[in-house]
Amino acid sequence: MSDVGRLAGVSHQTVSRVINGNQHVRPETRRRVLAAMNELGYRPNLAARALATGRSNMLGVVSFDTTLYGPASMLFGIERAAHEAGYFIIVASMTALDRPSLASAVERLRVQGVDGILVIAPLDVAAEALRYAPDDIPLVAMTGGPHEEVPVVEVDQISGAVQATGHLLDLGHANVWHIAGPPGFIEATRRRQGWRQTLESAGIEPPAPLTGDWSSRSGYELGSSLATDTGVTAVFVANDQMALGVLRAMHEHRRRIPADVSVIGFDDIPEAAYLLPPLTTIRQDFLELGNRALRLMLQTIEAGDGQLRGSSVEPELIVRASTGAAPRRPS
Amino acid sequence: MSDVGRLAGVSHQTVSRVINGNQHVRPETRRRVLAAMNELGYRPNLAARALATGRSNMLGVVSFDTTLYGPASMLFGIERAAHEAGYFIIVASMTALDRPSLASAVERLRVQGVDGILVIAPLDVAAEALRYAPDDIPLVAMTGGPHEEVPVVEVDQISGAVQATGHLLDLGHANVWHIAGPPGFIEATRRRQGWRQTLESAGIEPPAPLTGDWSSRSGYELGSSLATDTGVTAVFVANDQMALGVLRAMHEHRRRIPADVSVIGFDDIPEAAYLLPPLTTIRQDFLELGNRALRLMLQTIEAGDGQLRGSSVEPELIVRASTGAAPRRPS
DNA sequence: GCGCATAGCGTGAGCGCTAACATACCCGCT
DNA sequence: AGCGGGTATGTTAGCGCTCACGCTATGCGC
Repeated sequence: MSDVGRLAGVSHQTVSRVINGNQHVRPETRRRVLAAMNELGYRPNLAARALATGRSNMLGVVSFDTTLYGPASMLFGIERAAHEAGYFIIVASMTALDRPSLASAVERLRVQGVDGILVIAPLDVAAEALRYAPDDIPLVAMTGGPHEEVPVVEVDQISGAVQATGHLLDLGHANVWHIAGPPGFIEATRRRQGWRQTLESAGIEPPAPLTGDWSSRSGYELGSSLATDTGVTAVFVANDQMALGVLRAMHEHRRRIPADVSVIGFDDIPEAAYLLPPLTTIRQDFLELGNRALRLMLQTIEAGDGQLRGSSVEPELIVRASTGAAPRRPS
Repeated sequence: MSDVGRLAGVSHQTVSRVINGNQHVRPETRRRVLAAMNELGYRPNLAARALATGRSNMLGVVSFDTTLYGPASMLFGIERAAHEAGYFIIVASMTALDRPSLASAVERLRVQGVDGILVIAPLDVAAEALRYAPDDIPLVAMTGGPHEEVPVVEVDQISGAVQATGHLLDLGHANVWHIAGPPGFIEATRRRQGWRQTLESAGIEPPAPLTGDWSSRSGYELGSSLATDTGVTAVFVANDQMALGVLRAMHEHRRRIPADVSVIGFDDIPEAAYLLPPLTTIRQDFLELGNRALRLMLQTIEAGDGQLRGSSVEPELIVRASTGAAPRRPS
């Protein structure tokens, strides 16, 4: 930096001013400094700046499996928004789905000196762990239920499940079966809740839900057991991957979709519209979620506004060909 | 740090030695320092260390769309491996698919002080841009064709395409159509090459390939046009998403799979086994790819071994139900 | 003419750490 | 006893930057 200053005939401090867009620099001087920087191929050292200012312009994201469509999309949304705002994203993935793992990921990020941490870990334990989170660093959770300690940005899962179940009921189905996500996942729980409460308020006794693990494979296996029961005419599956497995299972058991049984998924993965048949599902706008989370984070950091509440994004019912009117009762 | 030293009754330097695992510290002293660190809740400042050592223990990853299965998996593989090795990953995504965008992503990472950069950008322009890459920072490309400047870790695309096309030929198909990936993508080009050369060396004149954009939607559209031609009995689709669209298109045109037409994809996405019918495809081990890239990077950094060659991972043919014997010629 | 503000720049200290050297001490050897 | 050579520790000087000042020149009002 002082080399640049020397070449431009100014002090290193003036160079710093130019870099940071300080107003009190003559245009002519600025020009000279810029030229010198260019000539010398000068690149500021952000580590030094971080040391001097105590701020790193880095944001941490802790997540579990970024191979999944949802997390991957959120991460992507965050990264894009961060980039625009001049921040860098550093990822720390959890090695296991438990609390120590979350704590260690957060700790690693703090050591790195991030200015804030976004948590993509839709787990009960994660939400729980966040209660005891350090309060000297801004935290934003993507999903995790509203609680006092940490602002949360999320898609309204209950609403989505209510829409899905209601859609099936509107179609004339007498009951709606449910293939839920694995225990421990907040979203799985919420969707199950939404499904249950919709049935109950319609005066219907909900059948016992089945529990999958989000994978197509588990959807296929669980779907196979549902397919053998001809009483089943409508299934609300907690995500699209599992729904896809259900589609195959039904097909193999000669249960036509949607003539014999209606299937609805959740997420609206890009492939959903091209499955056989095209899958009716609940769309979650993950990118928007990432965006909002980042904006919330930035407000917290820059405005220092500690008391920001999270926000909730409405999911949207996308009707395609996998749901239809209930078959007439073989009375 | 000196606070810790004071509490433990040593100098800050000894604390530093303890942190860095220096051998020349008495066990008793080490114990006291550790206790002091614990009591004070001391957290080292990595920015300061980076400033002092000139190394940041951060690796940059530049990628395009991490929403896609392939890139997401590679990123995940890299992150996991990096974590184990004690490195952090910082992502910079390209805003567009061109050279300036790549250059700016690389530049941003360098400013951040990363120790090395991994490039997940399977584009011609990216590969091209890498030729003029800065040589004062280790670079590893994930796919991009072997060239002298930058070590490359990749899946052998040609081999995959040859396996796919050969599989179809072995099944007795007289010809194999191809739905290729978009122009500019190295992998699209390679797969097209492998397909073409397999046909040619079998003495078959390759039909004009169609060009999609990797999406299910484009697969569906292109598949529809192929479906109307009853001469088409075998299609090699450049990725699974598009193949899935083709499956739907064929179904809608009452072309049975695999009785009337065989379809093979590429990637082996987790859903592939649960499509209708289960998709025959070429598996790419993205996680392994990420792993290898990271190990290569670490060797380059730590051994300072500038002359490391990249490596190539063999893809694997996964035969499922979407391919079968050619229908008898309606002669 | 003076005081006073402000623009435009420079100086010095210090962020928290490590590298290199300096020092104190203990051991075994001649 | 004296000396070399290791081991355990302290001291000092930066790494490249920003922050809090301080200084000078200029403009303006009275």
